Amino acid sequence: MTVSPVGRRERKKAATRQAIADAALRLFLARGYDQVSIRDIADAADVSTTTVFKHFTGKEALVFDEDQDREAQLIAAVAQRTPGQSVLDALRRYVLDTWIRIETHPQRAEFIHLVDSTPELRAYAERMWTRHTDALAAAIADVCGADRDDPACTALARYVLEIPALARGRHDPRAAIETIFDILTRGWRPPTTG
Amino acid sequence: MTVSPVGRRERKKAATRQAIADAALRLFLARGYDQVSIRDIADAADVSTTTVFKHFTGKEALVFDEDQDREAQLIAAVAQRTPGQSVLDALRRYVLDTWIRIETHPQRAEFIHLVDSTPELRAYAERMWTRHTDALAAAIADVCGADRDDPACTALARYVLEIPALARGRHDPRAAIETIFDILTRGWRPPTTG
DNA sequence: GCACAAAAGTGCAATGAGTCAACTAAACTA
DNA sequence: TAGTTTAGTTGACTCATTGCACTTTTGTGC
Repeated sequence: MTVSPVGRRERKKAATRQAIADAALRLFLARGYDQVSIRDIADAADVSTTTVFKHFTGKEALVFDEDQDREAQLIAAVAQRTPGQSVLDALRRYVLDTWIRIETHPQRAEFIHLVDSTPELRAYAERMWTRHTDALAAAIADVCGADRDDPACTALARYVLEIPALARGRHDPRAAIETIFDILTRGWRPPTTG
Repeated sequence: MTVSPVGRRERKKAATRQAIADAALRLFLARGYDQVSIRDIADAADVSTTTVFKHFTGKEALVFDEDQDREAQLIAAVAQRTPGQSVLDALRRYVLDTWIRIETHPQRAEFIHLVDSTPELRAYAERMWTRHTDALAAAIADVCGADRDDPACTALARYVLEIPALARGRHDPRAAIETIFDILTRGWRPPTTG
């Protein structure tokens, strides 16, 4: 007989996880990623170091706690696009609407600086995206009736997932994203300098 | 008065480095990357573990010893392309002529298998390429008279450097590369299934 | 309410990568 | 030959990460 939709156990587990993630982010932002050890985080969250690894796969994962189900969203953006809309336009819309909104949120500024200034985290963040290459490629291929490992679909998937890394840190990320989607839509040509 | 173009000291240093790299590759191929410790390699090369780290920045770097001056080659391919040839065609030619030849060399088969079957090494190999994004982007921008951080040039550079990762492990890498360059040249379109 | 299984968390020891500082010895320089 | 680099050594150290045996808490069936 559970008091709430989820049992106390699961709530406590989630609370512990959250406490660890919060402590980690707080310490990372205060001191910098490299100056904080797992031990520090465990102490701050009042758990043992082994508990930290029961909740997170590694040190980098502590930084990217929230980002879940991106893969599902991406695939939905392709599969459930409005009729008549091209795959590329659907992806363009998704990236501009979802992605930009998150990354340019002023409260994220210091978080983004943390990631940008730590090579280890930058690499991890990129892998977080590109890890979904095959899934997104399969979704695109399904929509086109192509093989699930069709090279063109795989390339497009990878190139779209690469966009966050390419737009990061630009003064006008929105314009950069539009430019990149124009390349993917019409091909690359030397930028007009005038 | 040196007996040879370089002094004995430098030759010995190079020999030690080579001995370490050789021992590492031999052990990695024999037992697998994870089953070999730095200690094992140091012992096999008859040096101390600290000496290994004086020559190589980390464990992954032991695998990719040779690959140097790729950056210079890439930039040369763009800057010194035959007159009238577009930047994209020059890159296409370079990728097809140089990379393919290296990557499909039969003697490289077991090496490639080692890299492919070790996530850590796959990630490292990708970063080896994308690390040159800014340099290649600058070269492209120079040729076009654009800003060195022009988004379109940066995107093209990154997308070209991503090609090895996209073509890796395909039955027909050459066709995949052509397909990808077609995307970059003319834009992406749903692959024809017929 | 009680006994028992499952899961959360702890403590501890171990491995393995990578760093650091003080030292030795070979190799260059004058 | 004396003095200076510099490659390499030694050993101790930090830190992430894993495995194992153990305790505590929670959920479950009775």
